[in-house]
Amino acid sequence: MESSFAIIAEPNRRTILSLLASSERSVGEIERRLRIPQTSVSKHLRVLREAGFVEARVEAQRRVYRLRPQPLMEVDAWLAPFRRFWTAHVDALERHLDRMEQTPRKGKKR
Amino acid sequence: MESSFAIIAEPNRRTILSLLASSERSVGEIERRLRIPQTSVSKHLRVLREAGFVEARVEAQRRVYRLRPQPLMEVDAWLAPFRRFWTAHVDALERHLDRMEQTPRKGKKR
DNA sequence: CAGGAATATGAACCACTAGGTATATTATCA
DNA sequence: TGATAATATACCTAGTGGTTCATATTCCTG
Repeated sequence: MESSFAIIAEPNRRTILSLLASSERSVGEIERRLRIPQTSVSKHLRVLREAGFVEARVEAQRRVYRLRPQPLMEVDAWLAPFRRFWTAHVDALERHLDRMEQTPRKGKKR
Repeated sequence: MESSFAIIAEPNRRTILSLLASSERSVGEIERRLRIPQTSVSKHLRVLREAGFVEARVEAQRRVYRLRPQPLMEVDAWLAPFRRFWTAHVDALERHLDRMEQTPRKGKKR
């Protein structure tokens, strides 16, 4: 599980990160939102913590988790070279979709 | 292997995508760069193709692969909300460092 | 048409990891 | 102090995905 990419391959972990993007939350809050067992939440949080995606602050018996920027920044950095590529293609795509729009349905394999 | 995130969790696949970002390539070319067996390359390409990351053009016995933008655009879209977050952090960090800067060690103020 | 190059597919094997269950740890409060 | 709340950890299992080896397919060239 070294890479940041492997970490965010898991859907529940992505949801947790999205939750924390709006504000920090305790384990219990996350559990209620995700509707998965607490032990599962704790395990995902452990993975996220060890990979540097989140950090925890202790508050009585609670642990309040918050986001850390670095790992996602790295993912973003990896994406950078591709952005150049697809902005060039957006025009072509739009033209294509426009054509689909005005041409009734048909099916084909690519 | 539904999600685009799972697809790019694999390091060889990321390398393939990066290769194709600069220009389209045949399977053989990719094989020589990655230095992994041809069957492995073909399988990764299959995964990438079925997930819409790449498409192939047939050229005699060769298949020349090229990038398609959509799946990576979606990944990029998922990242968008987080960017807001970490630029804020960088600012805070910079302000912090600025303060450090103008306050010499041992706490003497101007 | 035979032989070889380029690529794809299939099967067997192995490693890893997410999920579940049970339990441990830590802190609060009555 | 004992009970309870909040969270973490250990262990096991099932499923999945990557690698390797063998083989199939397709196309070119002599």
